[in-house]
Amino acid sequence: MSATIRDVAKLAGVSVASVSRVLNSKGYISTETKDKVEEAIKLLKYEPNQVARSLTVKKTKTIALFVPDITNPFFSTLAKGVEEQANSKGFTLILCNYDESGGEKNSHIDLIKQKYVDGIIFAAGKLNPRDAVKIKHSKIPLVALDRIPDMETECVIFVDNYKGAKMAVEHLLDMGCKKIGHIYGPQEISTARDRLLAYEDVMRDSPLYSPSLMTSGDFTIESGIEATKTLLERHPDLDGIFAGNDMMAIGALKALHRRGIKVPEQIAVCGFDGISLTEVTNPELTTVAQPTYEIGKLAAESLIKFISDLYFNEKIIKLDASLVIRESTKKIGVKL
Amino acid sequence: MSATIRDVAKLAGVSVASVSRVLNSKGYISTETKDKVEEAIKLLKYEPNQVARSLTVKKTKTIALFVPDITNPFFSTLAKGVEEQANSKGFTLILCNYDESGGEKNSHIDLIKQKYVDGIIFAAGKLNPRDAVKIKHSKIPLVALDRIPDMETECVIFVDNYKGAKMAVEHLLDMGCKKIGHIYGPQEISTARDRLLAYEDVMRDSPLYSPSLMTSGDFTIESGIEATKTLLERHPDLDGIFAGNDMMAIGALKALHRRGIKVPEQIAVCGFDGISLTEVTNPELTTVAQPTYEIGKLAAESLIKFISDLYFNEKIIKLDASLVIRESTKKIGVKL
DNA sequence: CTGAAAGCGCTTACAG
DNA sequence: CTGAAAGCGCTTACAG
Repeated sequence: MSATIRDVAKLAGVSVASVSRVLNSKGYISTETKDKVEEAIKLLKYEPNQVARSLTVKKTKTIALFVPDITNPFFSTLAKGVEEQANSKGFTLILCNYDESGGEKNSHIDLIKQKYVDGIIFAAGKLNPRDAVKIKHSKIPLVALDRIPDMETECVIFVDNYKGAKMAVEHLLDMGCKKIGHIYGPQEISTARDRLLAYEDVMRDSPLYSPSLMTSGDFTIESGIEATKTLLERHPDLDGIFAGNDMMAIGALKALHRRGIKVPEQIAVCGFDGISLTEVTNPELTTVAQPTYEIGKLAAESLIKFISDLYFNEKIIKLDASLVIRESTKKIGVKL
Repeated sequence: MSATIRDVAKLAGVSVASVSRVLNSKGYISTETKDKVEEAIKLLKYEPNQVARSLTVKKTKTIALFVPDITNPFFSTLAKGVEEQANSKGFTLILCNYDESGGEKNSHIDLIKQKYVDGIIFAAGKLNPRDAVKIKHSKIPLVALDRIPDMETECVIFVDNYKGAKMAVEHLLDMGCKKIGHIYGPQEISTARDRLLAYEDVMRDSPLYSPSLMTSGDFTIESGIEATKTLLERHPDLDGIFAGNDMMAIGALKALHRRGIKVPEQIAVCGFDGISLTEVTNPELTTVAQPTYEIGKLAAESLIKFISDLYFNEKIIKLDASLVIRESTKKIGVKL
């Protein structure tokens, strides 16, 4: 079919070793034979076969990204950052929608191990123990977004969720909210835990505080709607909601609107993540914004650096989230 | 490092050929040696090396998905469908964010060809001519979402965009709209063309029709906002907007809200795609819904069928879109 | 600076 | 039903 390295060697009148040398610009080579080889390559439109190459070098120029739900804008934005960075370095991206619920699935880890994937970016939050063992055993380099328990990683990229959440809750208090509910995400996920923790730490000493002000969601819009209903039943006098992510905050907005409750006049709402949708809701949503696209780029960059160059060891990269104040928390009569 | 097929053969006391036979359940094998091999596999925790296998069979159990923007919920939903179906068949998914604008990039096609990717699902709308030639030359099986000009595909999955758009515009007329604007997507993309065409065909004979009722967007929220502003400047008496997709319709909602224009009372708005966000906007958005997740599954299923079994040839699969009527078009006093 | 040869870990005719 | 051997298309010591 297409030309192989032998064809090139034959046409150029050199050995395959020499062709390989110019292909990889590695080892000594005279400019003369280099020229001959390059011409032959052009003539034959030769393209090296990555699979053959991979078999001997055990690298594939491929990385895998694990997300819990590509449908959540936070993760699709992240994926875009990862993909574009990877592509610019000549890498290819395998997308793994790592959703541990139901369905007869093949283990992504198994599929990936057998394919010599060079590295993994893990952004799925929770990792089941069986897969954790497999990854550890496989020695595949891993960059994690937020810490993974019991897991050694080459690098973790880390946004201070505690600090971000604290800013959010304090902001709600500043705006005059007295009774603030929290919709928290799955507690196996460290970011969800940190956000909850910050909420509790800020609110604990507040006069109207009660544990029943916290209720669970699963980071989807739908769960935000349900959680908000629950919160309203428990506390008809609620005047603020801090949602564990933007999708649930959007759900809260929806639920409140359905009941005719005005945001922010009656209840102020704040999200977390900073997905672009928060700019188009009505009212626009106050949120703790993460530099999501940049995180994706950075994760890919770090992983690729590590893969190509073992000297790299920036173990922990910490980024800041920032509070973006919009209509959904601007209570009338309160001055900032 | 990990066990190879030779290790298994040695331990089982058979040849590698026999091991290969049980691995692939192909060719004759006695139950006796089969048992021995299987035990050896278990003992050694042997996992076949896909890369080595790929080198000889020229297949990798990998497919690639091309989307123009993974950040658009339509495409992330599609991607989820593709990924889950692929995974369930033991395939792995390469994500290609095929955005032809700027940046120094590597050609996704080149990267993929060299890796023996088994097939492509093309959902990026437009394909640049150079890449089209490469794909054609590479003979990689291709499933397209909507037709690609000058391209032979194994299968095209096709939603009747013309019909869907026609339903949308007629619905707006039924609701009493007289002056309906259209925000159209990039005209290199066939779906955007079909939707525009339907709009024109329905509106052309309408008394208030004018070509200036059509204005362009690029399928993003931001462009929907801008286009709506343009439309309002040209036609202050506008009473309906049909947007070429949901993201632009969400932008329209936003722009109208900013100007204090009531939807649907003053202007009715209808989108296209049926992304889940249309259920949570305020007002909820009327849209022409495509079975997006299912399209993804179907595309992956068809491609994999084709890859594994050359008899498959369902060239064209046509699906229907359905009008989902919600608040954004329910003008007061109009009965359905 | 260059080439012959072994090897990466499989599959696949071909004999038997 | 089974095994020896060639081959997939590269890279990499090793000699020279």
